[in-house]
Amino acid sequence: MAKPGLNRQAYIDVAFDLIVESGVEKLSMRKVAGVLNVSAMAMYKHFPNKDALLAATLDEVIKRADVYPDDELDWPQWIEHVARGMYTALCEQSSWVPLLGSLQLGSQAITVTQSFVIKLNSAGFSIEQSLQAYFAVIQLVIGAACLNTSIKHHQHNLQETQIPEALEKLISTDQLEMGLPFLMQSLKAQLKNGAQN
Amino acid sequence: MAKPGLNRQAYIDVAFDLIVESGVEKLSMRKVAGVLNVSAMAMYKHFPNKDALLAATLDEVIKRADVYPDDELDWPQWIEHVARGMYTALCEQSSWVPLLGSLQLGSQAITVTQSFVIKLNSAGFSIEQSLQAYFAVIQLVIGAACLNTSIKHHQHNLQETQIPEALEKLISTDQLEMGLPFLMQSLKAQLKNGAQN
DNA sequence: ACCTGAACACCGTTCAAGT
DNA sequence: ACCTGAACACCGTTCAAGT
Repeated sequence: MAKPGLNRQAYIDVAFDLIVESGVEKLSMRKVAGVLNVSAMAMYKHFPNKDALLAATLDEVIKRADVYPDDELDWPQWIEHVARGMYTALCEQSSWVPLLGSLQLGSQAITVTQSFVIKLNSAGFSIEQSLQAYFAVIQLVIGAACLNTSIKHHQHNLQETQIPEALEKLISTDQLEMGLPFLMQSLKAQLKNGAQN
Repeated sequence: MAKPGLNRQAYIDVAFDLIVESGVEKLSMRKVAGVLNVSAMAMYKHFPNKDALLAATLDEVIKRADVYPDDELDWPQWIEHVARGMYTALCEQSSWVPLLGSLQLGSQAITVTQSFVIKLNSAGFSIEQSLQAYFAVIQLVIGAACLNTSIKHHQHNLQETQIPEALEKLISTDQLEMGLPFLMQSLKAQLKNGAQN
């Protein structure tokens, strides 16, 4: 098999596909190399180690998720759209969730940060407020995706306790709805109170 | 070396210590067995696989974190104390963070859930509201711990962008302060508005 | 310069064999 | 009933050797 344009991106694309198929935990350097008919060691010319490959692939996931909504939305809708896009992408590729705390973030993640801050800043929030809101949204999205992944087990265990069937409704609810409304409400109040923060 | 009381808990205790020393990612069945002078396969009488050992050890972490505050605190202080206890424990043993989305939750996690719901319910929240607040708090704690773990890299990358030095202040800030105040504010408003939710 | 295969030092887990 | 050691099928990564 010819390998003329066998560059960095080729490895990332293969890693992406393999992870979609089987999850991050099943990916190995040998498998990626095998798909491209290359020795495993050839990859070390492009990535210093496996984590570097994973970080680059995560950046590709963020890029392809393409979470940016229409710019004509007002800021609350804009935030909710971005948060939901991230949450949906993470739930679809939930095998990434365990790694979010340990992988480096790449250029795509930074692009999202910048867009978010610019949008909120032009809506009347200060830079500090915008950044804080961004971090809060990211925390909620990660936490929601994390709970979404592990919730079935929790459900199983909780049903043997005294907590009533109210739980059932909540568990089938979209996890993002657990925390995001609280945040949106507070942000609206913050904006109304003006610049005194 | 004698091994008379070599029960389930002995393996958990050793795993706990090894993880405190070197992190979850370095733990192996062989190492735990080695410390106890037992063959690696002896553990499979107590745990069906490595994940079961990790889940049991995580439950031990939650148990030892002992997040329950004085019961005489009012509910906002009580929540903040529990959230901070969880967050502190997770940051101290941050190698657990990547696994929070994939491990089963054990009996200790359920105990925390129950205490939380009981406390908020007796403060005037409905069971549904209490559970939703609990999930929101857990999401924030996990998300904050996750960001706290990866933030140094993010900081490094962000400094090459146009986002100004306001970021510096926020990054050195306690991550829990990013989202928890928003939640507390909304919960207080919810309680004032009474039972119409 | 680039790629390779063998090798090192590990893994989790299976399984037949011991007592 | 319990434990063992050898073995299987993998890992990430190093490194000397090829072209």
